[in-house]
Amino acid sequence: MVRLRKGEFLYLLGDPVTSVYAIRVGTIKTHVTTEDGRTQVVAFHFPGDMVGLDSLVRPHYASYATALEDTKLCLFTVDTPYLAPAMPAPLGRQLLLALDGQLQRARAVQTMLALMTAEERLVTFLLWLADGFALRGFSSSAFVLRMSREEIGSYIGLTLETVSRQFSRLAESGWITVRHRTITLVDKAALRAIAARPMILAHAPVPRLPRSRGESAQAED
Amino acid sequence: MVRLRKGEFLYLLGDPVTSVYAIRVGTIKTHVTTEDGRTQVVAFHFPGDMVGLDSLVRPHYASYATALEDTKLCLFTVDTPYLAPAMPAPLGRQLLLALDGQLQRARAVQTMLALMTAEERLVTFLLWLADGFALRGFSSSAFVLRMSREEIGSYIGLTLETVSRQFSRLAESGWITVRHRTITLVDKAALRAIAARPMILAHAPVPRLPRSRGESAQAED
DNA sequence: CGGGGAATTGATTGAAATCAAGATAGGTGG
DNA sequence: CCACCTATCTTGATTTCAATCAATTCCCCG
Repeated sequence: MVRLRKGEFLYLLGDPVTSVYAIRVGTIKTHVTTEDGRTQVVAFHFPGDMVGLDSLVRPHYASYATALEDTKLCLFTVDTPYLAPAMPAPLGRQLLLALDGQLQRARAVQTMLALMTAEERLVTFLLWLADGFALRGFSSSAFVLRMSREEIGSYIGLTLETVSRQFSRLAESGWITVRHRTITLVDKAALRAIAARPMILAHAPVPRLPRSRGESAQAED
Repeated sequence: MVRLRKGEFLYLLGDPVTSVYAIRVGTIKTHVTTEDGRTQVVAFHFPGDMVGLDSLVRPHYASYATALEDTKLCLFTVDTPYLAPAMPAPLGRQLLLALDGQLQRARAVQTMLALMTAEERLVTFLLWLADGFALRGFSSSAFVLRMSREEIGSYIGLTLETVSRQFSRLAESGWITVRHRTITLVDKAALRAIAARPMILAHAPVPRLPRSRGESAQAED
């Protein structure tokens, strides 16, 4: 069991990987830093999430992990130095699933950053949070942000001022209410409409495109 | 063995996952489409790369895969419907490694999109390509792009016009030469300086930050 | 209750998107 | 084999969205 206070590091980039963690209570951000001192939040992790998985197959952590609030974690020691030859199959499967989940999320962020406006990004972020809270049995329409405007901005590729402005505009439009870090999603339907860009996560409705199919080429010539 | 001609699909988003592929010759892009018709290139895949891995633990493909040129692939049929209970351990480890590689790359793209200017993004992209060619034993300083300006732009979050302009500016500066899709990296040192933002990939030099460490908090209170 | 980091809001700048022509090349059919 | 034709790419003019610079204001914490 590991306890961290707000602002403390769970691990540093470059540290030898000794364990993975599961969050019991609290919130963790994983982040990297550029030479010129700017920070990029790579992911936020909430209770139930695993932290450090993305570094499990490598000798050194690929990011920093910092507590956004007082946090308790379960520690899983990795005895086999960075996941040596064998591994129990069921565990392997769980690992695979978790890793896949992180990949899908990273790709969703990738599309968000490449295609969306500031407003769409913030709305998407809020809906992701809401979905996460819903999964954990909390209210998905009223919650308290554990991260600062700056950290949100870092995650979704905006400055803190732009994040703040977008919050204000969404509130003016009546879609949400904002009081500091306390957020209420008033009209989730409207929000979903704003962010209506199919995320790759979806088991999507297979929009068939005009071009020819690969499957048909499978037969040898 | 699967053969695809330029523009043909290997699989579509939403298709049931039946196999994964290894590229023998050619290039594949995986991509998603937004409701308003815009396309986002998620990844480029070159000879030796696996395609479809990111969908292996799910029942349906999470993206489209399209050949950028005539392409041959080895097919690995997934008999166990989407990776059921068990799996030979060594294979599992390979899978884990490959998946981890994709995650690291996705995160690198994520930071690129969030923090970099147009010029830095294009240079970073070119250096990634160069590194990839070097790994495969090809020239890392002169190569032919298999993808259009539009596809590059989609991948790195820019319009095709901006990509074109940045190519021109880099050429004017003398760092590269451009003739259509034939690119020469003239001054790789200068290019690396431009793109000098530590990617999370690196086994980085562990810059210790001021705050307290988590490790010390590991002891129970 | 006071101090200080966090957030809001405003004014201005700037980088990339968008709109709009042309130029180049590669593929195709005569 | 050549010439057209259409994709792709380049370049230019203008607009726009978000970044930057700059004060206040608001709470949260001590």
